[in-house]
Amino acid sequence: MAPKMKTRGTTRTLKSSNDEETKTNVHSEDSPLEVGKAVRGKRKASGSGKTGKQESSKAEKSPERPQYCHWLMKSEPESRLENGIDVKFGIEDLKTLPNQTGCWDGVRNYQARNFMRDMKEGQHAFFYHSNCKEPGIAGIMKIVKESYVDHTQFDKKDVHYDASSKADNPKWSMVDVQFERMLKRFIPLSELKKIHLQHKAKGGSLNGMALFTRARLSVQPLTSEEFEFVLSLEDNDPL
DNA sequence: GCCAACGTTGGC
DNA sequence: GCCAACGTTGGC
Repeated sequence: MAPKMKTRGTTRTLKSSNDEETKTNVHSEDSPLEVGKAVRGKRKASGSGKTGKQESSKAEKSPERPQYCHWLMKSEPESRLENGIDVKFGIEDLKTLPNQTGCWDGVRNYQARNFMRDMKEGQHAFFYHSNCKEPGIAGIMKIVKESYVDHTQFDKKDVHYDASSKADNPKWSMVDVQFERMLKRFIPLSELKKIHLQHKAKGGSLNGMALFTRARLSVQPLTSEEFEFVLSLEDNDPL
């Protein structure tokens, strides 16, 4: 999800200074390369930004995560009720916010959250429309505030309220994103999938794209090569 | 609306 | 720590 929105699921969270999860489980935080699983979650962005704080800190526990500098974030552009609340948040909704900026709250999946924690100010992310008539990449946004605590985890009225998260050790984080531009044309999932299959067979940039290898992850990294390749599609005719 | 894929929970 | 049951994501 994206900004203010809620999306279905995912969760993201932030953390900051605190802890990271110490748990051992699998889920968690960590892993540098993340292996696998996916996440869900989407998010939403809500309005602005000023609020947050940043977190930072703690150590990052897992030392070496590969560093990515391009991202893809999913959100649902069509109305859907979750606990009676509409989680719709498409790119047009982001444009509408003050300064065209919102916080990507609601991510409730550790892997997705960890990727948000890796995001740096100034990096770019694709705004992906999910769970809708025409899934695909609609536009580009910029990370304008690095990860800080997602306040919605403490809000009982919020769809993504998390009773297990304590104020002194918040589980979930979010970032602020600002609309940058629409793609010159919408790049549908179906087209990306065809290319991915070709590249998988014969080699090519989209060979291992997370959108297909980790389909349920709502916040995912792209290599620079993947990002540039997708961007190049804007100038081509639809497949 | 279906359902495959996969993350999470919780008993043991 | 294993793993079955359950819940969620999200394409179709």
